[in-house]
Amino acid sequence: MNILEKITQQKAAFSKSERKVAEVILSNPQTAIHSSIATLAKMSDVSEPTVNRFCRRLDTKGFPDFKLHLAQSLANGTPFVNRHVEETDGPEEYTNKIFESTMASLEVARQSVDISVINRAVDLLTQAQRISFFGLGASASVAHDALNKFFRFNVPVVYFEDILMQRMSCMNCNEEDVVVMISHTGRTKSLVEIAQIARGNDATVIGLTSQHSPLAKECSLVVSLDVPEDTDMYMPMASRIAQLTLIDILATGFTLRRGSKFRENLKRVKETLRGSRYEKRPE
Amino acid sequence: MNILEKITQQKAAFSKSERKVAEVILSNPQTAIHSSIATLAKMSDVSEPTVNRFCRRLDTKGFPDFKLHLAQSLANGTPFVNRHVEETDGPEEYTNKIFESTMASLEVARQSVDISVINRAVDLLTQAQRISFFGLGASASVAHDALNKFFRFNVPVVYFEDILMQRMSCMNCNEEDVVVMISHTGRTKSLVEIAQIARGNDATVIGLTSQHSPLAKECSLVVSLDVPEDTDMYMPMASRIAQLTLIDILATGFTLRRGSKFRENLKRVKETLRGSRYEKRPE
DNA sequence: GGCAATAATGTCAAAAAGTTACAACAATAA
DNA sequence: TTATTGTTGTAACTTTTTGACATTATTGCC
Repeated sequence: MNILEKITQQKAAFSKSERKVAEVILSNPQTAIHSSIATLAKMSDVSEPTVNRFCRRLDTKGFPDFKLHLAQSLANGTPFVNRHVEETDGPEEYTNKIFESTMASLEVARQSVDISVINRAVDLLTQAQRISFFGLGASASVAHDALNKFFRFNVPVVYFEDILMQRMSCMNCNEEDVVVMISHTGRTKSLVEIAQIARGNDATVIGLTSQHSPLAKECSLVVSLDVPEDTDMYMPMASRIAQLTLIDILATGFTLRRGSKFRENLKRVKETLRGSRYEKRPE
Repeated sequence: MNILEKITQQKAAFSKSERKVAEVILSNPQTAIHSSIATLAKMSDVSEPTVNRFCRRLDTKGFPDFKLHLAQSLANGTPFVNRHVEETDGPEEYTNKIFESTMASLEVARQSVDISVINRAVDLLTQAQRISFFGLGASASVAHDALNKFFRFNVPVVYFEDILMQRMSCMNCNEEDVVVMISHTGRTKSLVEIAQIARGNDATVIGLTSQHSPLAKECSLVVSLDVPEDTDMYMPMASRIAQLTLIDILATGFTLRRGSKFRENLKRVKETLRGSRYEKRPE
């Protein structure tokens, strides 16, 4: 996490002297990274070991390591401005905040993915006789997008938005089916039920959901993404973008696994699409 | 300037030993920032002062200062690694490449958006009596997502995937309608036709598409996004993520414009959703 | 090819920076 | 009040970095 935000957050928990250090750093982080521990101690009017203890309290290895973290925070443009949109924000502010928080969430998501799980998911998908994508609400559009991607691969692929259709589809599953369930919270009741039905019919259920959720418990494999977003409170934004990126990754893994002959296929699909478009003008 | 790029650029001008240092750093910058000058010297098989001289040659004050610069470069993603997935990439490589290129594209998109156009689009959307979202292929799922978002706002909102339905819907447009057309290339024939029909019926047409495209010419307002992606060749990935981010931005602008009483509404929608979910377990 | 001039690199030691151990002090609870 | 715990500073110590100088390689010229 951004260390400047961390300092702000933990400020209350600091001791008197440590808070002095915090204030000096927050008020002028650029100076801080170019100072030695002695200089910074003098500026904060505390002793050098106090500065060192301050650094360790923030889970860094020591002062030099702290400076590194600080430098990284400062590198990301306006790192420490809070990324939540405020009521008083104008178009410029909210546009930038949304872009920034989306990128930041993707970075968090990237660090949280388990590569071996991705690999396993690609395994399962390549072996499937039929792939189904199900999601509700905001995740429905993610499932929709997945359909669009996998459809090009010439695999039988299915997507329903309607709960009953999803249900019926799962009733007819067998062990050669792979069902991908998409839900950020993993607490959508009807999806959990559908997962149970699918599992009951020996289908493989892959969950794009949060770990330890009710839905995750019903899945054969859980591809989890940590995205710091509370969709109970806010509209899903970053969470579904992370999910889409994951779909891209699975689709990419799929095409790579299928080998080069398979990719010829994709090219044909592309060629066919061309007819529906106006020619690209030379640029 | 990014110090990693700088190293790559100046590599030729370095002496033999300095080049050794450069190579070690480039091949593993993350390790480099956490090493002391002694460790790095040993890894590069040169003496410590050589490493120091190397740092100064890059216009830094010394080794610690160099590490600071390096840390800052690394904080901005890893901009300089090649982002295209190769046939030989394993799961680790393609996962990281896709995350990175998605983030990089968002950054490019951010710099390309015109805030005043965003603001104007929000204007139009807030004044609309009815909003329609249309897209085909990969953009259909973006339109689908937009429906999901705007639906919560208690505005009449419409979305069709079927060309004929889109067409019929546009036939019944009037001057109080806002039609949002989503297409990365802006060269999808049927969308262009539909835009013409909508304009013919005095509806306002907002295009989420690329500038100077055939579709853009038919729009009342074009919200353009520069995303470096050739969807004629590859599957749409970053382009639709940028589009989704734009939808988030428009939706956010919309809620902010509508004022606080309106946001009460959103809260109610959220409350209602709660019933369809399992309780959040205390963490 | 051999010799000088210059640049590159390493050795060693001094200096700077950072860290640890410990003692003094302050706050808090018994 | 006294014991206990937590906070802070002093001083010794360690690590890291840098500077001075010697040595070795490289280049250009005769």
